[in-house]
Amino acid sequence: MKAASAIDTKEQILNVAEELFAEQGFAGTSLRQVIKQAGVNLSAVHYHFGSKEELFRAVVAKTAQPIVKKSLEQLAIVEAREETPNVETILEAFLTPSLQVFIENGGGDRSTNCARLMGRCRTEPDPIQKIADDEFEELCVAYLDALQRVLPEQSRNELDWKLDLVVAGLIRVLSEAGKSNALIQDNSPEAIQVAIKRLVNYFAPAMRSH
Amino acid sequence: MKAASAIDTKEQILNVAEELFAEQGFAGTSLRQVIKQAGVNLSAVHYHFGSKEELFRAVVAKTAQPIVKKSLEQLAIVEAREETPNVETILEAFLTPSLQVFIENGGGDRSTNCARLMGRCRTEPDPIQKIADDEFEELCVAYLDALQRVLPEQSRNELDWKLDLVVAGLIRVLSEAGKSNALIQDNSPEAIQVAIKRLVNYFAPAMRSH
DNA sequence: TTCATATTAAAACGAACGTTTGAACTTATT
DNA sequence: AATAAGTTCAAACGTTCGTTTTAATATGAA
Repeated sequence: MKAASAIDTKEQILNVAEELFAEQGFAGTSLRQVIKQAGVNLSAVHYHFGSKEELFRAVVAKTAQPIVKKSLEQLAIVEAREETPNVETILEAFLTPSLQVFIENGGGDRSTNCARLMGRCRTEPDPIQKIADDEFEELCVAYLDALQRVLPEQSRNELDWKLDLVVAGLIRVLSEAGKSNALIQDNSPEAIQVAIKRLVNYFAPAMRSH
Repeated sequence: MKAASAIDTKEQILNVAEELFAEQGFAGTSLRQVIKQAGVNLSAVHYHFGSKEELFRAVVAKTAQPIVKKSLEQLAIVEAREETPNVETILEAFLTPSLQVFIENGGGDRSTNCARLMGRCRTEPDPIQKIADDEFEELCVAYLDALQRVLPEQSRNELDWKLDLVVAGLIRVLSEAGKSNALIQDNSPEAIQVAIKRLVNYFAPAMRSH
């Protein structure tokens, strides 16, 4: 009973909403902006998603889940390969999927929006903030566990805020990509590899610090 | 011809606006929220500031300027004391004023709001973002110059995004202050001193990385 | 075809938005 | 006391907001 155009409508809304929420935030984006740019009817939003907040939740889930999935897979691969990987290896596993997605999205606005959206979630008031926190909680716990094994002399509390600053840096680097003096200037695979290396070298000694 | 209550009204608006803009962002905060919490008339906002955007500009200036001023003074002191200070010394000078202000504001919501407001400015769309960028540009240039002298083997571009990540980390640490697992748990001078030391130790090797 | 279901469409809802207006009130100076 | 400037106030402006309603259209199963 599902028309093909219904899928298109729903996906169109999701794509446009991702872009506008990232650029203007939750409160700064109106549903009328979304439906105008998506070329659909206003009622379609409530029909497919129920409310503005649930649309936002769907956008965050759509954006976060691929990254969370890949990051957990990367960690599993690393931990299967080596008994006790070092900090650099774990950080590389943590950062790579996000930058991979950056390339897959073409490196333009579509790519930076993904990061800007996450950055926004971390500053927006509840209940918006909690939406993203929930999506990433499993990921953070898994990597904190891994880091705990590599850096047993550090408390969980310490590792927690330190990894939080890695996330802040990652989001910032991706959000600023393309701007002058940014770490990422273009989306070539080579440039991304260099960026990963630089970020690993930046944050690995930071994670080890006391 | 200036009544005492006029000053109170203007300051009241500024204080409440700082709090609400920090918590809810520019678009998410209405002038009616502000005047209600400030206990003043709606027209007072336009009488004293002209528009919502100019009120935001005034709030950012009021928040940023003391920190910028102190940070530049700290850098001058450090550079007068030593011919070539090390990275740790420069970072300490960079971080200390922000954390000092944190104590001065009492360490509660009033303190975290200051940082949250800056964090918001960095994700908000133009022209909001540019308002804060302009306030901090002189500060960033001065510290980049200082870092350039200490780390001459690194390009300006490199130092630029690395210091940008320090700022992102500083804002994040202050924004999260008080939460469980945050670096800053209370606003005692001792706790702040420890936090500065931890942050310096975290970011100094990161700044030196390749 | 017929019927029920899924989807789209247009119009309207009340509420809240930033801003403007013009009168009332306060204050300092004559 | 009179005057003028500074400041506050209540009310209204037109617009936009998220959401709801009701009807029309398209689609798949019988």
